[in-house]
Amino acid sequence: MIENNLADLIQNGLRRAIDSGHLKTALPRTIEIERPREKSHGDWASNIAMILAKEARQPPRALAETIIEYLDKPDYLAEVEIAGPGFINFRLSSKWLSDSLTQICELGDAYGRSEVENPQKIQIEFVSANPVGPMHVGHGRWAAVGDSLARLLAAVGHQVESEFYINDWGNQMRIFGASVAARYREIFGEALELPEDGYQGHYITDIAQEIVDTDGDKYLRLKPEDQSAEFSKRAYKQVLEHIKKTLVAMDVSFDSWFSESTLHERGKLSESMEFLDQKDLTYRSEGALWLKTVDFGDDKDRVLMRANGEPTYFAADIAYHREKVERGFDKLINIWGADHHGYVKRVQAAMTAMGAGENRLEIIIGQLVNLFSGGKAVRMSKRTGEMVTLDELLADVGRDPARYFFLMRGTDTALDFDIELAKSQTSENPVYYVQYAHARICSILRHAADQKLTPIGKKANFNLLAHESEMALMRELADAPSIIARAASARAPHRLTKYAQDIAAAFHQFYHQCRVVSDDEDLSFARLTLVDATRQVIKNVLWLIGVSAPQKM
RNA sequence: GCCCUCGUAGCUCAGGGGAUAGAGCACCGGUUUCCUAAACCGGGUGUCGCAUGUUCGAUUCAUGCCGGGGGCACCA
Repeated sequence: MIENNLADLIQNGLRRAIDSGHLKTALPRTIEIERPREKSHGDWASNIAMILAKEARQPPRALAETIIEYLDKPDYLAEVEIAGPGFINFRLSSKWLSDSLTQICELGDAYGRSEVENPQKIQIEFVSANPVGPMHVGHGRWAAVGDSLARLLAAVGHQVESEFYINDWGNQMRIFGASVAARYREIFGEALELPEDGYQGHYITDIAQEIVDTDGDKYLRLKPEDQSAEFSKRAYKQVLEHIKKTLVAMDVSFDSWFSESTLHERGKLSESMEFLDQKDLTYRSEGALWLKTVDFGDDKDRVLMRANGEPTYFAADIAYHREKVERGFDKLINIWGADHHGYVKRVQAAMTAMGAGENRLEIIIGQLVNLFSGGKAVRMSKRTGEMVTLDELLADVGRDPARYFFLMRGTDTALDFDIELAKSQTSENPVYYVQYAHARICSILRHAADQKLTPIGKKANFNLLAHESEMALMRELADAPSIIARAASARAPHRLTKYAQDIAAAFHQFYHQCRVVSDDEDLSFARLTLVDATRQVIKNVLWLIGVSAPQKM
């Protein structure tokens, strides 16, 4: 990545300046290379002279001059200048731009990927929707964000595993089963008696009906408790299948599905509680077993085992996270909805209590999704009168717009999802804007093929690409590795949507100013290569977003 | 009350210790004998919520306040 090259360049220059005695300062550990906001300030800039000024006892501008004197002049640099209060501005040469074009052609689908300095084994857990009902729209956001983040982290060289945690144990499963049982009996004419906190949704009746359809009334003979037990198992499987189907529709896949029940079955809960007990981190009070989470930064201590002998969800989560650590991940990333943020401190406290290390667990709290249609909030589905499900949204707007829209905002901002906009096939809709650029390029390439021209890099003379819009497009394309790397380290896949739009804009501008296929064969080849490279980069970025790159629209 | 998060253009938002703070939409006007007009070009807006602090430099970091959203179970 170019930033690293520039940082090394300065580092080497500084070393020589220090060795020669012209500079009296310690060698800084890191050199910041930033992108100036103002284009006239060059492609990249360093503030190192201002940083070192105090220690070196020199005014920043003079110091910058000294540094520049000792700098190498690699061929990728066109110009180095001092500006403003002491910035060192770099302008890249056209050779650098054409080199990156060559690179795009050579690397193809791999262009934009990179290798982080310290590759980690990362597990990312997201969605983990409770298997007691259909996924709602918020789950869709975490599916889109989580899947994209997983792709992003892998693209910069981490070893990534995605996981869906299935809460298939405990009270909610009992209530779920009892709810289905109540609906089942209702179908056979009994009065409806939903359990306390029972599930209300219409899908419960659907599940009950399905049981009636396949097995008839044979469960009526069972006691209600046995019906509930039977149905919770059965209905849970059904719901989980449904969840999996919805995720497939979103093109989101998980490397592993982890069942909470297996923790209980394998004695993992008592194991972790014993572990914490041995470290003297638990105590009994009011009949319950508590974990001293306050000692690790929580607001109050938390219950592990209720007075009635039942473990809490928190206890299961501790066992689960302990299990994850045992599986050898360097980093655990959890994506949770904002409604779970109050839970963060205690889980982090538990991680510390278990000695898992300060930064082992990273919890991304995502704000909620609000549906809008034509400026009006949409809360309930017109069809069912209940919460709009993710399935309904996907059926309505389609996968590509859904994934793109879910990704458009940073996770810590609430997302207003405009259904009408997502459906509209106009320039207002960013997903179409980007896809249209890709389709348009494919069309140009088809046209060129008809003219017996094909974009083969070898024959292209990139020096011919000197138009301002060509340069701008090349600069945009050359940015991919650093944009992707920064998006990954900031856990900010939404930046990809902005980048995709930037490339598309640069391309559309170029298209209107430069004719690709013309009588000038050399120029045509050069431009076809540029256009093909643009196609490749858009495709790669859209892949990271999880959106298709259509050949025709 | 406590905790988290947001507050940037008319609207939706991006950005982020630096040099003149960006994009899309909306609004007005223009572009097609030519590779996709789902496109492009031109036109203008900001006390970056307020205050204090840290810094050579703060819209960005810290603290407080104000305002929006969310959360504060022996629920999951």
